[in-house]
Amino acid sequence: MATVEAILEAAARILAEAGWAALNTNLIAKRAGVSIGSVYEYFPDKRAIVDEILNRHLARGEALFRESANDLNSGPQPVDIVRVLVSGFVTLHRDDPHLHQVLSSEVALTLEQKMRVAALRANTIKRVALALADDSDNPHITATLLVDTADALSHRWLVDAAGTPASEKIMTNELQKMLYAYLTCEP
Amino acid sequence: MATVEAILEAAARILAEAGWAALNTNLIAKRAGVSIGSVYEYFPDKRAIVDEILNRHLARGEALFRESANDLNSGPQPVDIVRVLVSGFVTLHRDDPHLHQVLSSEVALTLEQKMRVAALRANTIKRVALALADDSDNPHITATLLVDTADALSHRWLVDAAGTPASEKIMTNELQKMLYAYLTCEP
Amino acid sequence: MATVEAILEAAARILAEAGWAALNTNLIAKRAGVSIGSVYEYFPDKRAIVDEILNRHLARGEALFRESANDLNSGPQPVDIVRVLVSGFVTLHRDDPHLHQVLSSEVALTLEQKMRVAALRANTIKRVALALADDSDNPHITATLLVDTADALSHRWLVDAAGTPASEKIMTNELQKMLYAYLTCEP
Amino acid sequence: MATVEAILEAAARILAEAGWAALNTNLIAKRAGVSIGSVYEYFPDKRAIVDEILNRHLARGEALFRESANDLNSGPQPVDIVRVLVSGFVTLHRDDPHLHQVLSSEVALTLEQKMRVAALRANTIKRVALALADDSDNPHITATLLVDTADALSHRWLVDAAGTPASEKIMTNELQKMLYAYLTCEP
DNA sequence: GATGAATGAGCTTTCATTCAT
DNA sequence: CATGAATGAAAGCTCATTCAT
Repeated sequence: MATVEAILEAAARILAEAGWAALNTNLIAKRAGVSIGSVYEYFPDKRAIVDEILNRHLARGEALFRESANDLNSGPQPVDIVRVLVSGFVTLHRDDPHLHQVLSSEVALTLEQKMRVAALRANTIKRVALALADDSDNPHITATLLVDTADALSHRWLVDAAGTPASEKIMTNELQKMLYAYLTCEP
Repeated sequence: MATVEAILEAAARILAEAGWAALNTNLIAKRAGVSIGSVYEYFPDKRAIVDEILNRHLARGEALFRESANDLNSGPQPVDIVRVLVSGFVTLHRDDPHLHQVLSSEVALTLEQKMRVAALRANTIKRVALALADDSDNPHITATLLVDTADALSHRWLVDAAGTPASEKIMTNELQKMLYAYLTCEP
Repeated sequence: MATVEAILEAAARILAEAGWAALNTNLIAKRAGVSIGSVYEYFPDKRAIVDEILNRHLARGEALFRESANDLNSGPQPVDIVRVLVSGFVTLHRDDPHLHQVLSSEVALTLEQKMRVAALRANTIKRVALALADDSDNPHITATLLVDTADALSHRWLVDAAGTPASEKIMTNELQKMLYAYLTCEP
Repeated sequence: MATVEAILEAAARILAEAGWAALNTNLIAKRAGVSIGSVYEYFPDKRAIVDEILNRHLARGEALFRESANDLNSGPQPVDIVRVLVSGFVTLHRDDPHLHQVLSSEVALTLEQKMRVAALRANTIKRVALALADDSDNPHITATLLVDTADALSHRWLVDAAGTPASEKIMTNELQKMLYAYLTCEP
């Protein structure tokens, strides 16, 4: 519904532009162009608005996971695994980075949300471990490194906007090189 | 002074145990065993208390950086660089992980704090790049990968307490293997 | 009309089950199975709904009064007066005691309603005083005692559900004994 | 403390003058001459203010009960019992009748408060039954009638300010006559 | 310095009521 | 007539901060 979307969009914009401390229900209503009463018609309390924003981001990650999982079906080579993984996280973290910077650094997750995040990570690791079966002595540990690194570094460069010394293209290429080296080089 | 330490300790414990939302000045005073008036005797406002906690963590990181920098003086081998880097971040992130989990995921940094964090990261990267001079075509980019990865993964495993599939020892060893492979393997 | 009755019934049930604090127009509409707009089609405001419920209770009391008045026509004996009085109030207070408990202890009456209650009481007292003419030196005062006592005690036992030490039958019989003693005993 | 008393006094005056619907915390603070913050320094919420007012009234009733109980010690005659009972309730109901009219007709009691009221009534009935031992076949039932009637009628005349046909003195005297007749007359 | 009662701006939330459809 | 999304005044409550003692 238009009102719900306006409220979510207003809340997301306030979060992205001014952070969690600036988020209050009266301001959300004003920016959404609706009355405060309408906010509470659709959301039981302030937290529920942020929850819905978080849920949508999580749902996007879950959808992306399902799509990428298909790309790892027919006996993928290490180079494929790395490419799919990095491009998946880059796509995820390209979405509204200002907003997600605030969500990840200022908003305390509920236990349920933490568990959903953990489940998504665990599923991703499990799927990658399966694809790795022939390339690693301990696929689960190897997959954990690959997934956590691809997630954390793409987050840092795209979301935290930590000063990257080169273009996004070069950085992600370098990231792939590192993960590929890890998978393929004999120590 | 004892009062200042008591206030900082109380605030840190509240943050670690109950999060940013539960932190308020009256509670800090009560837990510190001082009056609310005394809190404002030593800190101009609530934010200054958190700032001091953050500053101390940053100062610890800066000191750790200076110590580790010495270990990279006499033409270190890749294996030394990786070891020093990983052990440095592990040491940093082992300190009061509950508190720093909250600081990194719930407390919005001021611009000045963001700049100080960025400066510490930049200095670390610069120092590693220097040590890498002979091992990389583009020492700065390579160092960025090494530093960001060592930081992010040790943070994730020690601070975020994200489910690790193996002991901290095994995980950090694996991390070193990945960074070492990145440094030494021909593609 | 069915809608009006549904609204009144819903409001009465909410009052009886959850009290005045839980009564709100949106809930009334939902429980009545009509839209909030329809509630305002038939009642100018929330108070009018409660007023109608109160009015019906008062009308019932007034009707009961008229019926009982007939029973006191042909020179009634004290025993008849007492019996008619007590049985009248018991009948009145047996009606939906939960609802009337709330109405009498949580709902502020308007001035008009207070006056109507006072008028009903005054009429009842006047009628009883008339019937008492031969049995009392000051029929008006005596009637006031009889009426107020019969009303208050039956209310307390049936409506307030104050712990009664015996069955309703025994208690009301005892009440009649007290009123009869008052009317007939020489001090 | 002065602040607490000012808050209770302000709340009591608002209740007595304007009723429950007009009672709000900002008005209480204003009438008490303190800030809204001070109200919440001493009372956890609005309800607690009213609770304290109710508790004080109940405590007054309990104290009055203890005093009156002494007057019923040495084998009292029916006339003494009736006098003590009526004068006790009259004293209780003379205290701030406007306030207590609102408390009894507009404020929903909590379960705990209802139980405390019930306990006071039960104790009073028990004490009167004891004093009646020789004057009644069923002292408990007789005492219930006496206590409930003395309470209800004095409440009605003094608190509800229901139009009384004669002076308070005459009415209470008449009430004593009724109770005495009930105790002493053979049917 | 130390104290803690007092302050009040500002936030969340409720719910009686309206009115375009 | 019926609907129900939308309204917004008004209330409860929090907590960073002050200042007289």
